[in-house]
Amino acid sequence: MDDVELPENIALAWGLRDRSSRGPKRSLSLEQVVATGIQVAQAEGLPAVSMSRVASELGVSTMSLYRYVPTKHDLLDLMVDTAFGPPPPPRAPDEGWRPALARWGEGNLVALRRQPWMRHVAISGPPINPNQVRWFEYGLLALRGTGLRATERISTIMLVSGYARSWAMISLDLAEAAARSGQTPDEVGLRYWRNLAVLTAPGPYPAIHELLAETFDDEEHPDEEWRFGLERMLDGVEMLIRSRASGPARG
Amino acid sequence: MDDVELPENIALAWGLRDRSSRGPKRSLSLEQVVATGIQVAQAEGLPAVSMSRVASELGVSTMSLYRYVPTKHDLLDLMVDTAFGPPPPPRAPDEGWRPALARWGEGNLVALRRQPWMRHVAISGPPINPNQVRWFEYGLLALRGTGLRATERISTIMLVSGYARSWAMISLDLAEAAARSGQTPDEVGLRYWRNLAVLTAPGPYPAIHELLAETFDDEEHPDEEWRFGLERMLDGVEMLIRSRASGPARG
DNA sequence: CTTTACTGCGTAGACCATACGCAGAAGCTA
DNA sequence: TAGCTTCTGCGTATGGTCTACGCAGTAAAG
Repeated sequence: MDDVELPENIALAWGLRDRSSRGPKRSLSLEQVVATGIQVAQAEGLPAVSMSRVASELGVSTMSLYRYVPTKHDLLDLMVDTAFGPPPPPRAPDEGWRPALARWGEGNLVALRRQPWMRHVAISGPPINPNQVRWFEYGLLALRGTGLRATERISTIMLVSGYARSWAMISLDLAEAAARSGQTPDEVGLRYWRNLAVLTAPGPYPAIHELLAETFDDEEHPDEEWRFGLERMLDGVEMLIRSRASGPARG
Repeated sequence: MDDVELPENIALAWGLRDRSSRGPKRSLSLEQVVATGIQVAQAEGLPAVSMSRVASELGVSTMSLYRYVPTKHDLLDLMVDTAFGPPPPPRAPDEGWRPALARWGEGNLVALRRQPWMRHVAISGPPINPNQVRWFEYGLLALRGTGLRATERISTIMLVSGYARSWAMISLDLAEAAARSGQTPDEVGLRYWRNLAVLTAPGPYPAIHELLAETFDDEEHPDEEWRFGLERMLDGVEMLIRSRASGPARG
């Protein structure tokens, strides 16, 4: 394997660093560093994750960490990759693409919800770290044999994972804002609608006023809205797959 | 209007601060501060936007800015709201919901592309600042009279804007990564696929290998993939709207 | 035993946001 | 006109952040 060609961060993530045996033994492992970072992030949020904080948690000095990780952002990338964990079970042999892809999307959401700090780590590129690649694989697996082209399969997967990510972002942001202000999420929502009503009262906002006039429970079931978007996307994909299946000569 | 009840940041964004005339005249306006922040962000990226940087750009001291803005993040929110600018034209009287919503989604993408730094500012909640509210209004306008319920209209809009945002994120991230490494985006893409091939070679990644084996141009048209996802989502929404129209008694 | 490579880490530099309080300016009131 | 009040800009200071650099010591190779 061409370890040499791979960038440092990728080699690190895949455990492909050629370690010569000379010199003192390391007192830590990369896994320990990453795990400690995750622990701090989970307990006190991403802002609490500083190099000095992680170091002191491990009982070493700040600069020691740079023997394990080239830069802080590489540490964050590694943290995200391990915290995401493995994807949910792949499509079973007799399973259709749709429930498999739905489970995959749901898995994305669950992972982000379980480790809420992850949503604040910017995605640095296409999936290249071990768990990311596994997720990628399972996503593609769901779409195997659907007649979708390569770029279409990729786009579909990105569509679903992007939706999970943005959904996790806004729902978690709202929940945290509520927690910070010591109110229930319902109260925060109510206050929002009231503020919006006050601000839009003088101006020409017919659609918003129409919305506000409509009685709506604003979260009957918490995840019903998530489901709504997911089903819409899957419906759209299904339309395409069906049209391909009925008239494949056209492609 | 109940200015009193509104939080500071919102009152600020809508220009509803009761300014008594006592004391020295201010040497700046909030608009100037925000505009300067945008200027710095546009020219040198979001990390370059520090309070001291914006202040020195305006020829005042760092701490003076805090007379205009309660906290840095409020400044960022205001920057995003004004930089987003007004939405594209709303649905015309004889226009269908679909082209209107497509234009709206495309507008989101265009805005984020024009001011790429905006994607790094975390969304702090539901739309409440002036331009955000205008965008919200126009999005809802597109879905007027489609038979979708209130929560469904909101979910649909969030689906589209979330997609635009995540698409902008990954496409801009890749472009910037390419620019940083002095390569063309194509070269970066090629290198990625090669790395992925190397890393997945030993393991069980059938779907990825299948993908890699398929010849694909990987961006014939740059925005074809964006279009793909958008059309899928709109197809899904259209299915729902059609089903509602044909059997409304069911709802 | 020397050479070599690697370790942890102390120091220091260059940033960052923002709490606090002061001097002076400008309007309102007497 | 005098004084009070309020608001401005800003100097100072606190307590962080990441990380470049270089040194002392360790452990294996020759």
